[in-house]
Amino acid sequence: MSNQQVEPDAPCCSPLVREPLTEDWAGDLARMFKALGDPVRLRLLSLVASHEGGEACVCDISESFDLSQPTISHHLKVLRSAGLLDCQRRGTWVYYWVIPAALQQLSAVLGEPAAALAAPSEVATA
Amino acid sequence: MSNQQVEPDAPCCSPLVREPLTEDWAGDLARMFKALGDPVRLRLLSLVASHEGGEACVCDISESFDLSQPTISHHLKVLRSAGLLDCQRRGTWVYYWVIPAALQQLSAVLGEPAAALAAPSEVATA
DNA sequence: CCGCTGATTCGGCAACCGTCAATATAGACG
DNA sequence: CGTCTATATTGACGGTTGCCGAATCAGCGG
Repeated sequence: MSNQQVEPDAPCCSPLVREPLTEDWAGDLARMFKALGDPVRLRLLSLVASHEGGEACVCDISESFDLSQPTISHHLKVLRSAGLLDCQRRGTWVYYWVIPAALQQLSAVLGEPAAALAAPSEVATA
Repeated sequence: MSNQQVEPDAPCCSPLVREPLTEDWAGDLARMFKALGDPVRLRLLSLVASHEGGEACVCDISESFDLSQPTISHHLKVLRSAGLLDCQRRGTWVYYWVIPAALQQLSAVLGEPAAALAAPSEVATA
């Protein structure tokens, strides 16, 4: 808790600890957080994100779960609808990757203290 | 900043983009994200966090919503059960405040890419 | 063309969630 | 004590979610 009085450099990601969220924005953010509010989806996202090359096909990651393949597909769709993932079909397989800006936005909303502490100067522009 | 109570063997904020989350940790995080996955709770948290003094009593923030008082109370309980809020009774009123370490932990899990990009030296990896 | 494999969509079911009205508890004040 | 205010708990109801099996779609190769 040292020097947090950094000037409001980014209205786009004003952290929720500084001022109340507007209803619209809260709804927007909640949709993303809700997508993360499931252990399967969280692991799914992590598996995709940490996969070599930053992307993974369904057949690869679905082996890590004890769930039916339609269920995995459903969760991927939820993550994609929330704007956290994107995908592309290449031949027989469909590859998924994370959208870094989305995670970063959520992180910024939550983590002004940490973000300001670690990187007060600049944030990677999305 | 006090240390965060994460798993002892885990690197303090191993981001989900670097390696797959363990099932246990994913479940833990998912419970917190799920609590944030509702616009009312998100605004509630933001209102409490941004309130003067970092704490607020229910009667104060409940005016911002068009919901019944039991519903507000329920949402506050969810946030508290998730470890995002804590509360204390003072006389007739109950005051709530956020637990910064919790928000910071979530932020760190999501946002390492940005932090690492901006300040790689801070992670002590050299 | 047909079959094969990978992935999504559909239909249904049990469990969960958000909401409210009613009720209960905790403290303040007479 | 009784009552009043502030907050929490309970019970119920409709909507949503997570899961699966079955059906369907999209490419690949014979």
